[in-house]
Amino acid sequence: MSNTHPLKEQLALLIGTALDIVSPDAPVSLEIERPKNPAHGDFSSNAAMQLARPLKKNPRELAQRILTELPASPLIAKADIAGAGFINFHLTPAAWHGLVPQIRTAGAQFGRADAGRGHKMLVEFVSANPTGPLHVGHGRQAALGDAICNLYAAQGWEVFREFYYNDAGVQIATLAASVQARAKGVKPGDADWPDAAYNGDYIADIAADFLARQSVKSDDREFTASGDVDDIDSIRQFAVAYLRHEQDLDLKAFAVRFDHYYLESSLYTSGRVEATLQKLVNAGKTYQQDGALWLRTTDYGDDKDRVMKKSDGTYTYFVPDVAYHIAKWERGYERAINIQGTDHHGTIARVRAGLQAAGAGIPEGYPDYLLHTMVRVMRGGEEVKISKRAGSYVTLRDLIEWTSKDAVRFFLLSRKADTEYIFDVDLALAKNNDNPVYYVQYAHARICRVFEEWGGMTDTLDDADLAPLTAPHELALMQRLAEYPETVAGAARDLAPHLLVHYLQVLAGDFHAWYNAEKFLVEDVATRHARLALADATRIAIVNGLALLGVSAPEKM
RNA sequence: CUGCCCGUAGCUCAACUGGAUAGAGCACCAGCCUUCUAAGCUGGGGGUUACAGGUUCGAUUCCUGUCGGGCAGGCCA
Repeated sequence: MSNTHPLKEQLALLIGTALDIVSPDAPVSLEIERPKNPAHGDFSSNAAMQLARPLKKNPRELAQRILTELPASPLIAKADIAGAGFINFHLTPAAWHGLVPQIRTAGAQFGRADAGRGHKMLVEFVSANPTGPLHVGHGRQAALGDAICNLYAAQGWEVFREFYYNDAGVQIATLAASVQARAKGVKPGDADWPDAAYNGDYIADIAADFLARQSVKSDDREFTASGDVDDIDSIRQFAVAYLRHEQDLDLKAFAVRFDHYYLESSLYTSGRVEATLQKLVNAGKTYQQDGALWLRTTDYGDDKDRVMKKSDGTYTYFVPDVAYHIAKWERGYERAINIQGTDHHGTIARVRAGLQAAGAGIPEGYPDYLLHTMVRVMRGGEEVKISKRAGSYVTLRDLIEWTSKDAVRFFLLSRKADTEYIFDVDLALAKNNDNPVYYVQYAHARICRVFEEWGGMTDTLDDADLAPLTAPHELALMQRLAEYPETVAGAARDLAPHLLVHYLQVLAGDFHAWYNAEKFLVEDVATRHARLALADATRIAIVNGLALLGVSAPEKM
């Protein structure tokens, strides 16, 4: 399978043949564009303009020579020269017709490629500490991370989904203290309530279950409460297990799964933190100052040196972070992608510098980061900032319950990660074309309805003659379908699922326009079968595309 | 103050990584259901791509500066 444009490839071969004759020595990077203006044909090549300078020739004259040497092909209806030296190709309808059986034969494989076969990637996302329910920002990460994993898997990569968290630090101590206070009957606002405590209602729930000696099981741990309010260790372990379980439920509601939960504490117990520190010291990149141990990260592009070991002998979080990424590399992941909020951007230079200083043979750009901006939530024309359950923020679960998993996924993926997003709850609930997720799903449901009405077996369309597909809407739709594989590949390459979201909206638009212009279930069998075959190919692209985004494709709406 | 990211129609966003006349949706205006789902479609007005330079055949895209917005910067997680 390929992740390029099927017709571009064939055209590239033809042009390449001509270029070998016209310009055997001057190499040219063969780029084939799809012109925005339909009058400029289906494809255009700027090869003549690129060659003009090295060959010291007029580009239009070169274009003419390329055309003269172009092998004859049934794909090309017409090729002409325009503008400064563009060569425009107009393809025959038959060239486009060839795509429909290709798509239908590929089925679920349409848009999948094996470019990444044999390569391993680790995607780290969400990575929330177990101190509360997941918030909408985690939702954006979950949607992005899951989509990116799907996109890379579709390119043949072996993808591993990892969730990294700390179950031992200062925040966890605060969590335990909050639960303990609640268990002792102290409430937020009381004089005895700790200053830095968590105030959400869920703290009271944890305290109640702790006192009732409940057992709790999450995807990566299990614990039974002692019920003793003075047993802070039991409180801590119970609270962590409880909140991990809550997060599991949040993720399940969002249909996101992980292959592994990685504990920061394990980096200490396994000796990796210590070993990393040794590596950095041995590399001669550290120095003592003011009683602390520093790493010369400025040697690797960071804007200031960083403390690794504080004057009190404890580590900053920076050392385990480096240790963790060395571990990722040593576990065989040649590529690592971290999905985090933009507030973490300061760590990028630091971690990469630490990895370079460790001299473990890790490439300079390792790991990759995808940073996303904040999500704000609007409902009834007002910004929603708090929820009862979590206290100071809106949770992912709130959003899913108010709307739907599909809407939250689609919306959170619809914008570039680095643009701020305002989630409009009322829009996500709208059942009209203001709401883009319905627009795409509706196209799919309409196709399904047509097939239901038709009642035939789709196999009978396999040898359909597609010659009747000549209407402008039909050509436009086939041209759009041809772009699907490269759209998926581009979305993966750029870590940009929004490109696929955008594509699906445009594809659905092409379909709806066609649906309104032509009836499918017409008397003429040849026309009917040809149109049904194209509708079937469209259905395949919508289903495959939505699946990569984690959005369902209902057959009825 | 310093670093990173972002500035495209009234609003939310695209633009195939440097291509030709910068495109969609919303909103506004005017139309289309006895026919496979009107959760849909068709047409219309809307732009100095924040601003000023530079690179070249050609710039929304690359470089420099200015302005505006976001995020970060401490022996902090």
